[in-house]
Order: sequence, then C-alpha cells, then structure tokens
Amino acid sequence: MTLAEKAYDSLRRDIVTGQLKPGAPLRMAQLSQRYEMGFSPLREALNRLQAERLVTSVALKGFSVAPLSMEEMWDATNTRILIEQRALRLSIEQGGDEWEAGIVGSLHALLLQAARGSATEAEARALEARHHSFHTALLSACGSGWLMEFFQRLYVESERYRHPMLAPAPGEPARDVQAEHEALARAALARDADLAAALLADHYRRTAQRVERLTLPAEGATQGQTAQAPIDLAPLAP
Amino acid sequence: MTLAEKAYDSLRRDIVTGQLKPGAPLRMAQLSQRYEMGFSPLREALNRLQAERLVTSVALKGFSVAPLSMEEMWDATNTRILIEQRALRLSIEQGGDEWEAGIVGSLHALLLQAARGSATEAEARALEARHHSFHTALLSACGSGWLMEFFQRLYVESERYRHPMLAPAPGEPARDVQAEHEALARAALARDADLAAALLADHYRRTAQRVERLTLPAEGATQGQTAQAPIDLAPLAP
DNA sequence: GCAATACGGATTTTCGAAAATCCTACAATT
DNA sequence: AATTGTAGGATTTTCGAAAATCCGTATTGC
Repeated sequence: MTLAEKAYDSLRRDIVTGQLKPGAPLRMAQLSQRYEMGFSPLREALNRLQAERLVTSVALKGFSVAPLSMEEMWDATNTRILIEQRALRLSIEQGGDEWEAGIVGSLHALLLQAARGSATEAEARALEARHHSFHTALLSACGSGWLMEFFQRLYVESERYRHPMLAPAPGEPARDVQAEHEALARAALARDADLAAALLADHYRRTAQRVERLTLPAEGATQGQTAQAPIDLAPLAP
Repeated sequence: MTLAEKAYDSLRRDIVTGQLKPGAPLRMAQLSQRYEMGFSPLREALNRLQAERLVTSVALKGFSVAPLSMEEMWDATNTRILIEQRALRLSIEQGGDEWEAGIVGSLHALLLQAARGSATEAEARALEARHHSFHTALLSACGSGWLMEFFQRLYVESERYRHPMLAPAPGEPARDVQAEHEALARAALARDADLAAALLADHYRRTAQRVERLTLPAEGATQGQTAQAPIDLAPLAP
C-alpha cells in the first residue's frame, strides 16, 4: 500500500468520524506532521477526496473539510432513496442464490455485532463496517456499476451525519434499527419489491429525522464550543 | 489558473474526445512532455480524474484511460434516465421565471450553433458546450446538488461515447436531434412532467441505440487498426 | 483622516532528483 | 525442457527545496 493510499484512508476516516471538523482548513504543514509524510502523497489524497466532495479546495488557498448542513443531508437522503430503491428493485428481480446468501450472512454478522454493543472505538468501527456490508449485499445484484458507485458515495456522506449519533441520545425514543434491517432483508428475500422499497425509504427517512432532531438544538450555537451541545456540525479547527 | 487545473482540463478533454484512447496507458514521462509540465500537477489531475472514473490506476503501475464498453454505456444511459427524470420533474415543479428563461435562452443558442454546423474542431466544441448548457438549464431548478453532480458525471461519460459519432454516419437514418430538444423544452415549459420525462428517456435511448449501431460493426476488430472501422473503442496507444 | 500601495511572512504549488517498485530478459539449476 | 533466481532498465512514488501566490500590516500620498 502506497503512502498516498494510506493518506487517503486516514483522511477519509478522520473526516467521516468528525475528527477533522466540517469546514476546518487543512494545512499541508499540519497534515504532514499529523500523518508523518511529505506533501506529495497528501496532495494526492486530498485531490481524490475533493473529487468525492469530502473536501473542498480553492486554488492557491488550500483545502478544507467539506461543510455539512441540514439541507445537504436531506438532499443526500432523498437522492439515496432514489438510487437505492432502483438498485434494490433490480436486485430483487435479478438476484440469485448468491445474492440471498450474501444478505442472510451479512445480516447475521450485523446482528451479532449489534448485540455485542458499540462501546469501544473498535466495536463502533466493526459495527459500521458490517452495517455497510449489509446494505451493500442488499443491492449487490442490481448489475449496475453506476448505481453502486452513487450508492457508495451517498453512503459515505450519510456516515458523516450519522457518526455523532452513535451514542444513545438522552430524551430520544429508543429505536430498534436492527429490527428494521431484519424486516428489510425479509422483504427482499420474499421478493416483495414494493414493500422492500418502502421499508428502505422509511429506514433512511427515520435516520435523517433523528439526525435532524439531535442536531437542531446545537445549531443555535454560533461559534464557541457551547457546554453540552450533543452534536456539533459547526466549523471548528481540529 | 494553476498548472494542475490546466492539466485536469487538458487530460479531461483529450480523454472525452478520444485523443487518448480508452485503455491507453498514461505514462508520466509522456504526459510531462505532451503537456509541458512536471509530474506534480499531472499526478494531481490524474487523481481527480480517477475519482471521476475517467482514468483507472493500479498502485505502482500507473494510470490508464478508463475503458469503454457497450454494457457500461447502457448502464450509464439507464442511470442517467433515472437521475435526470427525477431532476426534470423537480425542476418542472419548482422552476420559476429564471428557469424558463434559461431554457429558452440556451435552446436558442443551441439551435443557432446547430444551424451553423459542426465542421471544424472549434464549431464542434461550441456545439457540445451549448448542448451541455441546454441540458443543464433544463434540470437547473431541481434544487438538488447531488442530482446535479450525478447528472454531470453521467453527462461526461455519455460524451465519451457520443463523440466519435458527431460526423454524419453513412447508411444511418438522419435524425433531427434539435427537434427532440425543442419538443423537450416545450414540454418542460408547459409543465407537462410526464411528457417531458418520456421525451427525455427517449432522447437518451435513441442516442444509445445509435451509438450501439455505429459501434458494433467495429467491435469485431481485435487489435490492429482495421482499415475503415467507423468508430474505435478498442484500447490503443495515443 | 482615508485610500491606495508596497512590504514581509505564511502558505500553496511546482520542480527535479532520489528512493522504491515493477517488468523483462537472461542465466543457472533441477 | 522447465522452473527458479537474478541483474538491468524502465516506471512510479516520494521527498525537500525553490518558485509563485496570498494575506495582513504598515507606510506613503492625497
């Protein structure tokens, strides 16, 4: 694995997990220290991330972490629903035994990890990985490289919004996400395209609504870190 | 404009117009000579293009122009129809005076340039630019950054397939593309979403079918440049 | 007093060479 | 004869410094 690839992975993770805050400027000298490498591999990674809209850049003024906003989140979830409903319907039409096995297997792995909890950093990462695998498995038989690519793009985007929300929120009704995943898998395996599509849309809208509820109270905070803002989307240096 | 941006534009154009053939390896030394710049800006551009799937790369083995194929083309057109139908419907719902003016204006400019022909290189480029502007104007009121981004991605992709097809083909029924554009604009301005969506899908499917007809005869050609293959999708050095 | 301009430090961008890696052809061994 | 091992050249990747650019400050001119 080349340094540029390492840089890409590290930066990507740090952006998605919010270690690098939305809007934060990314100075070459800082990054060079933080990741212990020269400018070249970093620039390479930053350019790829820019093309994926995880970072923005202005010529001769450098890079910064792409900002987040509620409008953008809703745009992403709506587009996500469009893309994934299509991919899901295609998969339900065309999927064979392998597709079904992939769903059953990845759902099982997801449920195991969910039962195990996501207290530690490592557990949270494992849960996220299996969540991603499950959603990928659902759509994997759609036969469209473009749909899959757009799905991946939007998945990462949604991860940025979901991440601060992993810890159980105070005063939020509990939600059994894994039950939703199970229902979704069942509908897909039963080849009930309409039901599966509806469940999928619901799943994402529910998540978006929760993100919105947990974020808006913190939105008022202008700049200085307010004492107990549960989620922080404000631009702030790393 | 930085060198990296120049490199990006040049490479992008040369790939889209087929000057750099699909599958052709992109050696740093060659590119450095061709575009008269060092490695750094080229690498930067190549990484951005890789994220956009216009070039592929293997670690330590370098970059090459992304290949084309009929399956990929159909995938791109189908996905395009999904994305653009949604964006068009949203625009028809939400578009105001500015949106209408944009359509009328860009259509007018497109028709003027089309009447002027596309014999020279410069004319062809102008026509392409106005074609792009028109399709962008149609969707511009959708209010979704993600839909617009995916639209742009797929537009470029389709351009790669359409480009060899600019010259009128022998033995092909003439097609009045601009009439299709006019009908599309009329339906959109009349706020007839269903008709507009249907015309849009038709427009793209027709184009895809034409590309397929003009390409398949040349598909048999294995490697060596066959004498008169009208379109060449085969990997070949620049 | 205010605007415009020039300077200095900080930052990005680019270059050219060094380091690391890959591929090919050839030789040695089984 | 086939396979493995090995040098050589070609190519990519990375570094560190030089060049170019930007931003804030201070200075000059009106």
